[in-house]
Amino acid sequence: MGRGKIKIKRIENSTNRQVTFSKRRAGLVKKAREIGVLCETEVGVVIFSSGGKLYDYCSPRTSLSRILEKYQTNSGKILWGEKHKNLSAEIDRVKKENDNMQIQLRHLKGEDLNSLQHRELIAIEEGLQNGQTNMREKQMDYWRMHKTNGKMLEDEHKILTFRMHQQAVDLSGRMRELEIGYHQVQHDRDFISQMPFTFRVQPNHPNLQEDE
Amino acid sequence: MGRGKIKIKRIENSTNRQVTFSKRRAGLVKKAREIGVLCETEVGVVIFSSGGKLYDYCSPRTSLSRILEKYQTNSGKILWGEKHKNLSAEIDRVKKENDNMQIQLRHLKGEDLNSLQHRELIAIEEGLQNGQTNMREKQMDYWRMHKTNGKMLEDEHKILTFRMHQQAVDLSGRMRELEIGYHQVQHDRDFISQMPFTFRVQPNHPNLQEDE
DNA sequence: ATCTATTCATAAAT
DNA sequence: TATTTATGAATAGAT
Repeated sequence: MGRGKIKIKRIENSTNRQVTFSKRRAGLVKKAREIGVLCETEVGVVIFSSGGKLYDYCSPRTSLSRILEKYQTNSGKILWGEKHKNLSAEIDRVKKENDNMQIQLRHLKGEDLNSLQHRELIAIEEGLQNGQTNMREKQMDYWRMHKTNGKMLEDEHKILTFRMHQQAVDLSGRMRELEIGYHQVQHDRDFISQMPFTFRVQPNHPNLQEDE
Repeated sequence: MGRGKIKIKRIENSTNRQVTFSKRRAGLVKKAREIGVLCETEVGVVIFSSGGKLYDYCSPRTSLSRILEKYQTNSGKILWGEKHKNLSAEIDRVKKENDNMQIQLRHLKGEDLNSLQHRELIAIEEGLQNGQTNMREKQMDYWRMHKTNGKMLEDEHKILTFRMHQQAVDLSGRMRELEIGYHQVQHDRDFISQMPFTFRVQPNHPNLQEDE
């Protein structure tokens, strides 16, 4: 259509190309509008000129966003692929991290212990023990500070004495309980590693080692 | 074009409408392809038939995703605003949760304690104490089970004795340290609540209460 | 931008 | 649904 037939291939003459672009772009949009009206369809058209300029059309009473959302739903293609996928992946990753920490926290609080292997229990108790060691040190700092400031509580000695008494009772209680099994002997060499951390020797000084 | 001129308005006859849709859809896509080739442009077309069926075209060597991404960048319109925003928000939320838990964990492990108030320290130590209480109970269960199974370790008694000895040494060490400040007296009634949990009486039995 | 010769698209018929 | 055909529409090249 026009003064002569043309081949459908890139128009080399830049001016002609520009002119043809304008004409055909108008034609394309007109056709899009027509099919939309005649056949009650939603139509969206996006054109980028070689210069990078954007032209678009979409049938009235809707929007490109809506059309494209519908496109995604219908085609199953994921348009916002990379960006969207990355976000989703990160959410999954962070949520997993979250869950793990939640579990760790619950374990440290002494909850949900039933699902654990004995070795895992031991590891967690070691963690608790370390935490408490650090904590006591910190508390000691505070305590010493208060002492240095001349702020010593009147009841302290009584309380401490009572506390120590309780610990002693606690220990001897355990002792009794464990002595019950004292006479039983077995030679599983792996057994010591399964012993609860609670009952294993902890050197107060780094150089004091357990016998080997 | 055609056997007669038509008005651009909805075609009422359903069959005619369907036929026209097919023809014009093909025409539209052909035009889109042509302008793409002739003028070196990227073109994307999306059509939804009234029946909800999807048809689309986009120039070769690219994809609708890419075109639409470019569309978004160029037009400044945010096509997938809501979805994207929601995802980002959720990421932020979950990450915050994550950070909080991380901090809690570090505190329970006895790290980063310097930034804490004394009261917070005490709360954390109570948590540790509770965790350890639960843990010991659990360990005891295992231990009793092993005993019941007749699996008692030969070295157990020696080790326990040593462990208790160590605890005793530990306690008397603290005792000595604290006795230094024994003679100092002050009457701040709030002070007892600031005392490290470590040194406060913990009833072994729920009915055994601290003096009030 | 406008014109116009020509090709193209397609409505209606088959 | 596919093909045909008469006709209106689109547009290439000229102005």
